Amino acid sequence: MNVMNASPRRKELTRLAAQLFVQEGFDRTTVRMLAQEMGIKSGSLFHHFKDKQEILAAVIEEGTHNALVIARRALDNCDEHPEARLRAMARAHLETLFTDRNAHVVALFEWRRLASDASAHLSHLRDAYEALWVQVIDDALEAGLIHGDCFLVSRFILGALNWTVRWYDPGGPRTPDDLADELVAMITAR
Amino acid sequence: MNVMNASPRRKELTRLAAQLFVQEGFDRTTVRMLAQEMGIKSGSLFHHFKDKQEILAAVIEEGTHNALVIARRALDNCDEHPEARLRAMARAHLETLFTDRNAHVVALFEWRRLASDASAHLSHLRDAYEALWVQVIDDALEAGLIHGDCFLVSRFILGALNWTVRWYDPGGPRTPDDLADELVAMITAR
DNA sequence: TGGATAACCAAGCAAGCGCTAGGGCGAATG
DNA sequence: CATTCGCCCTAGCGCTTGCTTGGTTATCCA
Repeated sequence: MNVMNASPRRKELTRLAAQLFVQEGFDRTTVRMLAQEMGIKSGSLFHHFKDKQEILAAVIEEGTHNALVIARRALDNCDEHPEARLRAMARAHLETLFTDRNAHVVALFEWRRLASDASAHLSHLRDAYEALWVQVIDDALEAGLIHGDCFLVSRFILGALNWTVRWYDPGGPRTPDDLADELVAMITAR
Repeated sequence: MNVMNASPRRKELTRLAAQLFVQEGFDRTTVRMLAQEMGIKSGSLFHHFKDKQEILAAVIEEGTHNALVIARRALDNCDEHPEARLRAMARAHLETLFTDRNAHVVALFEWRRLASDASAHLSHLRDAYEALWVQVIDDALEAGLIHGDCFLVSRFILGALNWTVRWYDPGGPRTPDDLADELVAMITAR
């Protein structure tokens, strides 16, 4: 499954690529910019990655994988109250967006740039992550904590969370956890 | 204020450009693709627009302007109940995203690609649009319809709405109005 | 000690990019 | 009737792009 990030060197390069992709966007990031950031020449890049697409695929796999792992850990480490679990998921989501700020952002905002074969190969990771959300939201609905259609609710919540990337200032007074808590409070207020 | 889209021909070209920008993204859309879609040669494009940046600016101005006009009209045509006004804004927002599906989407998702001078020139339009939202949300907060911080609530709502572009299928069973109503119901449920 | 291997570089190619120069042509205008 | 004007074309320039080729090291293990 995870053939992609074998060597530690490649993993480090993937991390740097993620950073640049967030700053500039995938299309505007040239292989020469990537190489310079990595301290090598542009040709050397293709010793580690078959082409530019594969760099993107590696970053997105990393980002989605991280999000999945962190969300699972968050669910394991919280009690069974539907509201606590909802809050844990929201916090975990923002944690992957802002503390390890890069790979998951790329996964969310540059998914369209994936070639269709890579997209097909990675979609199961994304599906597994979204399945976590669906389950947590289903429980919250059943407990009467929130109201509406599960599919729509999950899309709305993820939309609100993902869009934070566009406006949130990590230097400001609010922490990512504050945001998560406020969102959960907003949709569970009675 | 609106020096940008003078001639009707240019307005039509702007409409076509918006369509391509949504499909492909600004960076991946070449001037040759734009020209072909418009039925002219690539060189002829620069009779209407100074450069590619100006096409983007024209599209974004169009999209933001439309959103502002439609939102104002929606507010004029609904009663004064805070919930009705909230629903009207959400419906108007999705209307500009999905019925005239292009220019506003570009304004939201390609704003970063604007050169700083164009961005500065257009930001007042965006600010005016967001001011409408802030006012409507403030009223809803005061009426006790929703709870939380006005700034955060508006960001969350707009995030949830904007993200629909990524998953909503216009061919499906739900109308954009359905989405808007469900979102409002979700955050006002007691 | 010798051969494989991983990591890199120098040089550059073919294709595509945004954009320009200079001219043609029919409709509107004086 | 002459001139302007809006709209378009042909041709191509200069540059950047992703990527390739062929070769050089340093490291590691048999």
